Amino acid sequence: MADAETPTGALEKTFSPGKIEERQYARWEQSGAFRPRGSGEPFSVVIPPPNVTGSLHMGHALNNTLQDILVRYHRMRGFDTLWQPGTDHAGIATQMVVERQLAAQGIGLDRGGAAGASNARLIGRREFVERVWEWKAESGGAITRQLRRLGASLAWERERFTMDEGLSAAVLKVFVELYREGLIYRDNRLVNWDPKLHTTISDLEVEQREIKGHLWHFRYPVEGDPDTFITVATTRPETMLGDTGIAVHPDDARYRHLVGKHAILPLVGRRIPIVADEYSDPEKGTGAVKITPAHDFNDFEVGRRHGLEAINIFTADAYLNDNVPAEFRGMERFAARKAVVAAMEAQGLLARIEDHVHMVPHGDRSGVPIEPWLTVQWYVNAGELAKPAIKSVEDGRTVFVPKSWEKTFFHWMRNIQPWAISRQLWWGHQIPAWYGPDDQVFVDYDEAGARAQAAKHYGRDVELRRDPDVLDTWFSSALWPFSTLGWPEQTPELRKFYPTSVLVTGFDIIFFWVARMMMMGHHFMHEVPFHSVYIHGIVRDERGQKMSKSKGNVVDPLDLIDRYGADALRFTMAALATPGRDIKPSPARVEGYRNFATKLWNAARYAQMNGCAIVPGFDPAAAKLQVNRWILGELRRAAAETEAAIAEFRFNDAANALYHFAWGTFCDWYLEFTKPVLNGADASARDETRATTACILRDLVKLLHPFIPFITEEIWEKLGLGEGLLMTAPWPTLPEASGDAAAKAELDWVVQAITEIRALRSEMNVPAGARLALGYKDASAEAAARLKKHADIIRTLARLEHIEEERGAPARGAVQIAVPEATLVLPLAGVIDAAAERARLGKEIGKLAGEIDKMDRKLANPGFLAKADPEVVEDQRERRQEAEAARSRLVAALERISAL
RNA sequence: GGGCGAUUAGCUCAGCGGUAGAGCAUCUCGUUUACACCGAGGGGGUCGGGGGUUCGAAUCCCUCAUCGCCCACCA
Repeated sequence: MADAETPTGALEKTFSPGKIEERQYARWEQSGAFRPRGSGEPFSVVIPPPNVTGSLHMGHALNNTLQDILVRYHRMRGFDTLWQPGTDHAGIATQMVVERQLAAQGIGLDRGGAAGASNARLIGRREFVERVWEWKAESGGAITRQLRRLGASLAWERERFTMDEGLSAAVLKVFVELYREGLIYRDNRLVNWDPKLHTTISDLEVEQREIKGHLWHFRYPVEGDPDTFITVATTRPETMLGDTGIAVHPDDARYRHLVGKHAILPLVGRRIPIVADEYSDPEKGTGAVKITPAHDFNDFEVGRRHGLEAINIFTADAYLNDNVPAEFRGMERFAARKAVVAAMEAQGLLARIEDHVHMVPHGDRSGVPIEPWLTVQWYVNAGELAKPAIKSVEDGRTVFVPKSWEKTFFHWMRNIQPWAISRQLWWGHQIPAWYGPDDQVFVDYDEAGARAQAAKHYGRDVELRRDPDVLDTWFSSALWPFSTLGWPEQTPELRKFYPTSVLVTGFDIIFFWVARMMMMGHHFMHEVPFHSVYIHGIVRDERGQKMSKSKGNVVDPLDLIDRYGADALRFTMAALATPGRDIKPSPARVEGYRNFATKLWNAARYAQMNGCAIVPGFDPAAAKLQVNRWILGELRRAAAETEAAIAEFRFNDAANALYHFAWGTFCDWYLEFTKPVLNGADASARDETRATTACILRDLVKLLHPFIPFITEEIWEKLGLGEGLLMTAPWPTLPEASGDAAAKAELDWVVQAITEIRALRSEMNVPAGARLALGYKDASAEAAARLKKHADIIRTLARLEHIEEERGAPARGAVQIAVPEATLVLPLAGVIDAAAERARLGKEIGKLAGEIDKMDRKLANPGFLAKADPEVVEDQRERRQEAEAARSRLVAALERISAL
């Protein structure tokens, strides 16, 4: 077991993520490395604040992994990096949770509604809010602990909460200022009312659900003519009790004669006018539509145009109120529906009932149908605030990635409606508005200010009532990029880190959050809140379903971390984060990347066991051995690909480039190539290889660190690959070295030769342990030189006894393989028979002939020669030549065999 | 009703104008002192259908089909 106290030490035989993660995270946090370093270009990211009482789900795991990759990458590149942490008070969500807990204890909220009246004990606002703070204290640390387990390198000392003192001050200032500018105002209009939660919700919190309902046709008698009826169709019979008109289309000949007359509203007896309005669609229903201005958004507009009365018939619980006939009062809305239909039928006024599928608005939190309800609420003039936000995206000052989201953003922003911000809840920022006896409103920073205003207004001191409502949670989140940096104080952090560099989030909150941050950022900071917005996909389950508790298909990221380690989960997230696509992580995938971590671990162990260590002053670019120069070139290519990919948020490409380099190139080839060297007699070659291996490993863990920080930090530490922490080590700079191309050409050829020999051994079922000689014919001088130079490597990896130049005819039973510039000959007498070999060669030749034929046709095409890129044509010619050379060597080989 | 995206190997997905790829699964072989959470090799796809543009199309355009998501006031 390794000694945790010593900076370097032997890596343990098996890689166990759990222990490493805890220890390394503590080292990072204690070192202060999460803080901005204080110098360099700023790079800043604000976390999308999770609900303070929430717990980590897969969406968080994805979102925060990607942010951490960007943050760690930039930190290593020398940026003054801040990742701002914090949590959100999540008004409705949190209030619901605590209400439910209280209900379980028989405690209800004294909010004046009918619901919950059965509770034994009712508590008031102050006590409830205290309970919520208690709940926050109890559960509030969970999410931040879980983010630590993921490895998130957030500047924890700067953690903020949307309800903390500073952020509350920011909210207050924004509200008061917008009010004074006329951009926040009160209005009496229809709102989306949630009868279960007893609060207004914004348009965005409403979701349309498809409901199989009915279309009821009611006959309304026309006044003054007992035999004439006008038939209306409705999906909501109960609202007829609030009807104050009937609308028909002005061009609808069926009803033209009735326009201007009145109908008598059945069950109620009210005289209601029949009006002509474009809203009415002759194709729908009966072409005559009943108008209920107080309970339907369209009807409200129609009513306004024709001066129709808006009669509210519902209580806050959506029970019928006293504005309806006595027999219906106090009925719940769905009971009322049945009662109304029954009463209409009894009077012979129910014409018919059709099945009807339609969309019904539901509260996204409560899940109950919302009720359009006429009340006075606070609004933000979003249309005005949206203008500079739209412009900044048009100008490219804020860029969406992928760019296609800009279209969605524009569409919504250009059609934006006033934002209803007041909520009839207790948990949240209480609106700083006070009312006088005559309901005159006074908005100010505190009650004293409001009283002063009132005194001036009334000419005397008056008692004021404070507005009981709180603000929409998204109101405070909208300020997040500057409020967390200290605004309204002009802090050094605010000056340095605003605008932030990039916002990383899912598309589901573009409207809720991103758009509103842009509005507020422009208005109060006069600058975009972030330069780019990276929109990632949503995490779905393996069948492509959105994860949700109700579906029971939730995968717990903490469970995956327990099983496979945080690094494996992170790498999975990165590897699957293809821009613009949703993510469906499977445990098999996570397991695969756990295996990758293990592979890296073992490679490091191997290096350690072989005495590979950093040699001060050693420059791998000056290495003499071609393998060492080659691996450096491969590393350089992988690094360049990684950097390019991260710059464009192609996390998947970055992860894959590193995966393939680390496993497919470094482990599978380089470490195997160098085994003969490390076991060989040439001391200087050995030393050079050890030093090179250490350098490659050092740079590799640097490149991988943003993705898999824990294991790389552990390897860095245990192998003593550098000073201090890896997380603050400088990103590798790998300049191009001369001779790179030559090394690549040479080693690529060796790889190909070995691969061919291995394939042949496997196909021919050459028994294990059979020692073979390799001869080569027709080899060009270059190929012959390579075979000689890399004889050790080729012998070892292809499991050969020796290599020599074949001069005479191949021995009976020899097998011949064409590689570029040479024909390799393996004596397999007694192992395979000549007939089988002839067949194999014939097949190979046939395959090549097919390819050559295809290329010939292409090269004979005048259009291709004239119009294709000359490089492409040249490339095609070269490939044809190679194939031709290989074919003729195989034909020769076949002849040699046949001659035996 | 608008808008967006998807359809590529058994599965999950890359590739998005110039030789069809990866991981997993599958099959064969392998006790070579880093690693069986491994190594070597193999099989498997007319890139949803149909048109078009192009010397050349999985890749661009049109169209159809199927699936998914977002927005929308359809009585």
